[in-house]
Amino acid sequence: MDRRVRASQKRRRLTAAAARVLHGQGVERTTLADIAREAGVPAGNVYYYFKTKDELVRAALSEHRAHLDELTAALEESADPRDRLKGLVKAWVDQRETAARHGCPTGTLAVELGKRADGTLDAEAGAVIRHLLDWAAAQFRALALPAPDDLALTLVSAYQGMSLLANALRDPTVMTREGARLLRWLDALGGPDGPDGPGAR
Amino acid sequence: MDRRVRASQKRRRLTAAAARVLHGQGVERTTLADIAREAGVPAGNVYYYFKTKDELVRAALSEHRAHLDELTAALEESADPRDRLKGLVKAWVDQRETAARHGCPTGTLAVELGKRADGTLDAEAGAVIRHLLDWAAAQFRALALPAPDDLALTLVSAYQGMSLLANALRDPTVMTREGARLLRWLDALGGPDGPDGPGAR
Amino acid sequence: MDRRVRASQKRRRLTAAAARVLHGQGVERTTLADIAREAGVPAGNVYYYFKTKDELVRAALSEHRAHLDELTAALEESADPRDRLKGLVKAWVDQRETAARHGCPTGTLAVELGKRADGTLDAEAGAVIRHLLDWAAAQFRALALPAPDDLALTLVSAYQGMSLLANALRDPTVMTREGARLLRWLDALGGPDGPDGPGAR
Amino acid sequence: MDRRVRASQKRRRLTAAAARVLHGQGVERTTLADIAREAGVPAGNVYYYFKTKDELVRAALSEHRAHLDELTAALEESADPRDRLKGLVKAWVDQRETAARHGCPTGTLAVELGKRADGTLDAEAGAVIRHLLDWAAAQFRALALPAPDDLALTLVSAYQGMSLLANALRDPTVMTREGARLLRWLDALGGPDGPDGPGAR
DNA sequence: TATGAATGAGATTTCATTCAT
DNA sequence: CATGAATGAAATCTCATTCAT
Repeated sequence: MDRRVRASQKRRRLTAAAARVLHGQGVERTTLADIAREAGVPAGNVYYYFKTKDELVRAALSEHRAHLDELTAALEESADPRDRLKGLVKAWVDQRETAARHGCPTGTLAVELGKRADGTLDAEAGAVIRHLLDWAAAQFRALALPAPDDLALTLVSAYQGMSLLANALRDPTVMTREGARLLRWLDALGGPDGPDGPGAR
Repeated sequence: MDRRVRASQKRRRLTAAAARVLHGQGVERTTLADIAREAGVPAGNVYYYFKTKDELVRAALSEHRAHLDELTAALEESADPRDRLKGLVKAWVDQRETAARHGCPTGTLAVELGKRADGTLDAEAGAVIRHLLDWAAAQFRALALPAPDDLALTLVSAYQGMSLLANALRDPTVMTREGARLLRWLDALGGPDGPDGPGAR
Repeated sequence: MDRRVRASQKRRRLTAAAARVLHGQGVERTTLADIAREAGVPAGNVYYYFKTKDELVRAALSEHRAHLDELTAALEESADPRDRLKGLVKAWVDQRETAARHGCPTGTLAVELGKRADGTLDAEAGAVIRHLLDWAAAQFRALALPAPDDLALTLVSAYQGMSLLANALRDPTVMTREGARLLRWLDALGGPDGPDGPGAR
Repeated sequence: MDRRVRASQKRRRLTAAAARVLHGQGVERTTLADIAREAGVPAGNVYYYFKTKDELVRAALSEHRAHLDELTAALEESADPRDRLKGLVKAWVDQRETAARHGCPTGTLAVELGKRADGTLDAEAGAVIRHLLDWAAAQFRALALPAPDDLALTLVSAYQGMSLLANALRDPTVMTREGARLLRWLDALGGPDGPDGPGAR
């Protein structure tokens, strides 16, 4: 295995480690040494792959976005957009233990980055969330529902809200309860009662 | 005005400054000097009132809880619990600019504190959120709706979700759009279609 | 009770508290607040009785010297100087638990003060020890023993040594064992074997 | 000379500097900057080698113990245990100027560390002293004297006592006088009067 | 590339001492 | 006299980043 390959493996290990540790400990409480240790890379070496700590944060964000892309790609195996959306909700509920411990990786990262004075990285966290919004809107649009963007907003908003509460209350059942409601909502959408959002009526 | 009075004023000034600055910059990026400056107090003096930085965070949390109590007290001037809840949603929407800039004070604090290994303060952030849940549940119960706790969870979860998204996307209209939906939902709740709760159909 | 009396009581309380706390925690690890608390005096008030922390240390030293004077006065009720010296040793052994916990009050104070660059207070600690040396020498002289100053040095040195070891090893039996030896030595002194010091032959 | 070698040299320089400065100024009055300056190392760099100040204290203690081991190793060139013990006493007397200025390095360290509430490091100071006790006891045992542990206690105790007094009185002749007595005592031990040990009779 | 070592800026915290009433 | 409040200097410790090999 030549240098080039080993190097890109190390980069990948560092990226994955950054995603894990930053999710668990938050950006500000994570040191480069933490990430290096988790990746099994000597601390001084990190700078050959990432010039600054912020670049590691960026890499973690792209890792989360990649996970998201994998998930949506898998969901697209279903032909029915409604099934895709329900699959998304089920995937969220499956992650309930992680959510209760650390919240949504992207959402909590967005919160931390939003506190920065210089608005550099927070835009990138927002972009990952917008990516999810866009995907959800596309599904709602495929269902020929009105205001698909608003429906997407409602869905993703509910996800971020339930993740935050599960985390703040350290209670994974928050995910289960809200998840069940979202599934009912998705099933009812476009039915006789009109498309007014979750729990409409 | 004697020493005693001035002193407790200073304590209050510090608490208010802590709440403001911690909301704006986050816990980890805020130094004691930041809070002292905002309060107009010499840095060394802060420790006369708060023995550690964590105590300032605690004070900020209690400040947020006090704000919440003020708000709910004002809402209780309405006799109708439904109006109270709608008033709550309107208050959230009124704060849309702040939410877009910094998110929900308590929610973002909970996210940051949740990243700590030592789980002391995050419980207190969770308690403030639970306080809001309890108040909302009481209103739903007064409306004789079934599963008032779940309804409260849905409502507060929606608030945290829309605040997080408004903040991550730097877009206050998220608050407006989701707020409008929540108002329609509250109006419809317990309506002609039976008391099935949110997401019914 | 008039002000004057109350004031001097407070001064005495502070002095006693200083002696106690400085012995237990050492000079450098003791704050004025510690002493004020122990004395039941408000912190800001201490400065009316002692202008600096060093003056409190000085007061503690004089307290220890006063204790020493009380002890020697009591010992002088014995007519026989040898009994007086043996009484002194017995008093030391009686304090074995304190010695194991905190060492000799004056000795440990002298060690700490000896570390100061400016040789101000260490001389005063030395003076208390010299006072004990002088008293012991007087007893040896009264016994018509040769080189009473050396005998005193041996005795006091043994005391400081056994206190330090009892403290360092956290073992009060050091006091018991060495104390027993010193008693045998005092008994033997001036006997047929000559006055060559403790354990001579 | 490569990095690795220079680094361990620096560590050694820091350890030696810590031993020197802590002996001279005491633990509490010594700052990390003092030690860094003495070692010719930038202050921020100290933490690369020692994570806390306490670790520097620990290193200083091990340095003192190493000195002690060197000394006893040299003494063991004498075949006669009595000569070894007399050599020890002579070494102490040779250090009289240092003792008068700063006391025994290990003894004064033990005193300071004994004042701490948290009893972690003081045990290590005690261990160094116990190490000396053990060595001395082994010599007395080799001389077939009864109660060698008590004899060792007497000897080491005398050393700590005379060091403390020399320091407190700023008088190196204390070491000379007590040292001479100890030499006579060692010579007489186990002599014509029977093996009753120190204080016999 | 790789890596242990180095660095310095900055954060939290402590406390003797002084002030104002 | 009394006292809560105030202050600033200094100490420990952390860490992102850079250096030298």
